[in-house]
Amino acid sequence: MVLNAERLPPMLRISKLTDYATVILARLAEEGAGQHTAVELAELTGIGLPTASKVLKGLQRGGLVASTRGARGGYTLARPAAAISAVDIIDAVEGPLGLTECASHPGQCGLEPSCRVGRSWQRVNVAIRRALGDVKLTQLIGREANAAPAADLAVVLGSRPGLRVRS
Amino acid sequence: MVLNAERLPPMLRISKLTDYATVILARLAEEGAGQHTAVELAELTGIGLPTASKVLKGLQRGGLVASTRGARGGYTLARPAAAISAVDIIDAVEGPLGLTECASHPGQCGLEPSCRVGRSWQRVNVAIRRALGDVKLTQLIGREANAAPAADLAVVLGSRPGLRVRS
DNA sequence: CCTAATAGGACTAAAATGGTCCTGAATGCA
DNA sequence: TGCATTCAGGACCATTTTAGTCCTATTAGG
Ligand code: FES
Ligand code: FES
Repeated sequence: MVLNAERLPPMLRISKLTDYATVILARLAEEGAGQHTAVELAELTGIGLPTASKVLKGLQRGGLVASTRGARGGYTLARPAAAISAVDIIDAVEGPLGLTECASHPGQCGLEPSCRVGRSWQRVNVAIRRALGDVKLTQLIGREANAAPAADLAVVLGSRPGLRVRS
Repeated sequence: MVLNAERLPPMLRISKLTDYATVILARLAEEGAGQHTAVELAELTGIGLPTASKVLKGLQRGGLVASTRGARGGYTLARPAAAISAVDIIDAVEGPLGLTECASHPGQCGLEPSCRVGRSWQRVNVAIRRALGDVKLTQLIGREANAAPAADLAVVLGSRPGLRVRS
């Protein structure tokens, strides 16, 4: 599909940084864990300080952690762990990861008329994001075996007009 | 989590090559489309010949297309389009993409005892793969608005012993 | 044999990733 | 006020991946 799309962010990706972020968030989510400095978090998690710091910055831009600067500053969860989802984490750390490459800027791909494949992958991606949005930090950490409904990929894919995906 | 894992394949990834593969498979899946040479497919899809060729090779290694060589050779779908799933395509093109990095070779990550986060991401990944396995080529192409059940991420995540995911 | 076609892999250029570091700005405290 | 602490924001670099090209077998027809 791509062929001549300009530089666009890749699709769904879960990489090391996201991993780190989850570990750090896990620490912050621990009971009674108030404020922690980047240094503390780095030591607690075993992640290198500069890297931990970078991750933390991403998380703060993404609005997942709140920060106080200056002496006695540090980081806290911006919202309760149950209100932080897997997509939130991924988006915060890896940037607003795009959909299919030629789908973001329609009209760029020369094959667009003859092919509906790109659109399909995009739907898949959206479905995955939706499902990932139902996975909360509490679940990633281990507590709370709650079960929220996830999007059904196949259904989303086969969506004819009128067929709705249950939210 | 990673910290000192040796070079392992990344997690779930859907990139350009996969895109190309889908377009090519779509052509091969067209009614009455028997054998096509790499050159034909390249022209039909607008993908560069060398690249198309590379993709085709991957698909053949993955067992998604059957090839005949020599004069009058070419490629065909190895199985009906309805029996080819999205994971099949991804795996074939991008190699057997791994799970979480530190989960593949257990014991490598120093944080393993204190953290169960990695395991969670792994479950997420497995769930996504499962869901992707229910998405068939026919659906990616556009026909067949069939709906097979997809795995429920949140349920998989919260799996305590005894809680089963509906297949 | 000679040609058409795939198989396999070496190789390259470009981009993303992971990681480090520096400079600046806020906050609290003596 | 001055100073130490701690985050914000980037610039920057090394390494790995990716996408893409090309070259050399190998296989099959005619
Ligand atoms: S090739 Fe870009 S839309 Fe299908
Ligand atoms: S850090 Fe490797 S298992 Fe959690």
